Amino acid sequence: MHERERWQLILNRLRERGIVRVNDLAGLTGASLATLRRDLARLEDQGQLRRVHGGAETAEVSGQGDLTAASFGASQTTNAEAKLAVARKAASLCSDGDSIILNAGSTTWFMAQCLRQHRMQVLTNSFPIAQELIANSGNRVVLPGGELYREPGIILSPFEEDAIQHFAAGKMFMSCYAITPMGVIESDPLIARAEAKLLSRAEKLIVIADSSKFEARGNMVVCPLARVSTVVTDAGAPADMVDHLRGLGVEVLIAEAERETKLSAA
Amino acid sequence: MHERERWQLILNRLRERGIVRVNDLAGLTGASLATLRRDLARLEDQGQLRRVHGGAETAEVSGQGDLTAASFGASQTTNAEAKLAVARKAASLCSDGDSIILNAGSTTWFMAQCLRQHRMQVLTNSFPIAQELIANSGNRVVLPGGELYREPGIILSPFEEDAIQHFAAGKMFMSCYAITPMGVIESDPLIARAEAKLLSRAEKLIVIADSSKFEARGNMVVCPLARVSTVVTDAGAPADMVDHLRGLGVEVLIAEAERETKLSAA
DNA sequence: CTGCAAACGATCATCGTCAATCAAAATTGC
DNA sequence: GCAATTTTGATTGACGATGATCGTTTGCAG
Repeated sequence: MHERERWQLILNRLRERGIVRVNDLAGLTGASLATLRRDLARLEDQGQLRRVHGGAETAEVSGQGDLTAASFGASQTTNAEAKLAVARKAASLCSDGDSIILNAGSTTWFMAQCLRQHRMQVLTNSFPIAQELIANSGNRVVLPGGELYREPGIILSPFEEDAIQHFAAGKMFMSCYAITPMGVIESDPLIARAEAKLLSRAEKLIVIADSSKFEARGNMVVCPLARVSTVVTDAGAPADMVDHLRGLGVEVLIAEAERETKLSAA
Repeated sequence: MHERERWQLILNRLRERGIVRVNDLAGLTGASLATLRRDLARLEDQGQLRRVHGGAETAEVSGQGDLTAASFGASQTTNAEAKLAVARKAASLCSDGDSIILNAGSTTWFMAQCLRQHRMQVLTNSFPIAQELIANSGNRVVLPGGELYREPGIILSPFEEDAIQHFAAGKMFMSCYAITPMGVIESDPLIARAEAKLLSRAEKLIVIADSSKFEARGNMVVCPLARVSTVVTDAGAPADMVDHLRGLGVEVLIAEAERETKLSAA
C-alpha cells in the first residue's frame, strides 16, 4: 500500500464516518501509527481534514455531517486550483436559457459554484450540486429518481423508468475518473451507468477534466471519445493526448490558471 | 467511544429532546459522570448548549443558513410543540428495517429529526428531509425524480414514469394542509398529485396532523378518509372529528405533550 | 429554616495519544 | 551496483483524557 492509496482510504473513511481514529486506520491499512500520524498531518496541511485527539474529523463545519461542502469544499483530492480554472472555463460555455446536465463530481461541483449568475435548467444526480444551485443561484434544478448514497451524495437507480427521460439538454458537462484513448472512464459500474443514462439525454458532451485525469486509471468505459464534443482541461494535459483528441475532431480547450503554485514540496 | 462521538451523541440527543441529563448520558455513552461534565463544559464554551443543574439544554437555534433548518427550525408558523409531540409519537411507530414514505411538510420534517437512531428505507420528496436523514441518521434515502422547487424544497414531476414505481412501503406518514370529512386536503394541485403518487406506493397511510389542521381549509383532496389507517394528532383535536374518524375505522392516536404545557398564548 | 440527597468542581493516578528522534527499508539517481 | 534521498517503523518523554474520590454547593421536601 502506497502513500496515495492510504490517503484515499483515509479520506473515503472520513467521508463515510465523519471521524476516523488512528487505531482504526492502523487496522485498516496495516501501516504503523507513526506513518498514519504523518499522513494526517499532511492532509491537515492541505486542509482536507482537521486533527483531533485520537484521530481526525472532517475539516468543514464541525459536528454536523454537512454533506454540502464537507464532500468537496476542502477535500479536493487533487489540485483544486486547476479544477477551479477548468470549472470557470466550462461555465463560460453556458448561456441563460440553456438546459444542461451536470454529473456528480468534484469538478462539476466547482462548476456549479460558478453558475450563480446564470438562469438555466440544470439536471444533476449530485445532491450537493443540487443544494448549491437551489440555495445560491437562480437556476432551475431537476433530479433523477433513485437512492441517495451517503458518501458521495449521488443519486443512483438501477431502473430505466425515470422522470428524466423527459429531459432534453443541449450540453452535458461530465466530470470523470479518467480519460484515455479507450474513452471516458469511471471506476464504479453503478456510477458509469448513471452517467451513461444522463448522457443519453444530452446532445453534446463536454468533458471537464484537469490534467491529472489523463494519467489516472479506471475500468468502466462510460462512452467512447467519439461521443465527446469538447474537452476542457488545463495546461498540464499531455500533448499526445491533446493531439489524439483533436485528431478525432474533439475540441480541446485549455483553461488558464490564475496562479501556478505547485505544492508538492513542503 | 471517543470525545467527538460523545459530543455528537450529546448534541443529537439535545436536538431531539431539548434537554439532557448527565445521568441519562452516562447510561447512553458509558462514560463517567466526570467526563460528561467536562464535555458539557466544553460544549457550553462553544455555545452549543446551556448548562443547567442536572444536565444541559439547547442554547438556541444554531443557524446553518442552509435550506434544512432555515425552512423549519425557526419558522414554525404554527405550534411547534404540538408538531414535535406528534412527530415523536409517529416516529415511535417505526421499526428498524421498515420501508416508509415521508411527504414534504413541516411535521414530517420534525419526524425526520426523530429518526436519527433508526435504520430504515425512507422515500421522500422533500429535499430538506433527505438532507437531514443523510447527514444525521443511518437511514437509506430514496428520492423521486423531478424538478426541485426552491421555496419549499419539494421534488415534483408531472410525469408518471419514475424510479419510485419500484418502491414498496409498509407505511406512509403524511403531513397535510388540512383534514376534513372530505378527506386529506392539500392547497396546491401539484403537491396533491405528488402526494397521491407517493401514496400509491404505500400500504398503510398514517396522517400526522396537529390539532390546528382540523380547522384549516383547502381545495385539493389527496385521498378520502377511508384510505387512512391512522391519524396521529394532539389533545386539541375536536372531539367530533375524532369520533367521526373512529367511526370510519380509523385509528386515532393522541400524542402527549412532553412535560411542561407552556400554553402561554393560545 | 433545616436536613438530605443529588449534583458539582477540584484533585490525582492511570492510561492512551502525541511529537520528536533515530534506525531500517524502499526508492531513486548515477 | 552503490550512494543519496525518501518513506516507513519503533522508541521515548511530554501531554491530554479518563475515571475515582474528595469536600462543597445546590435543589427539594418537610
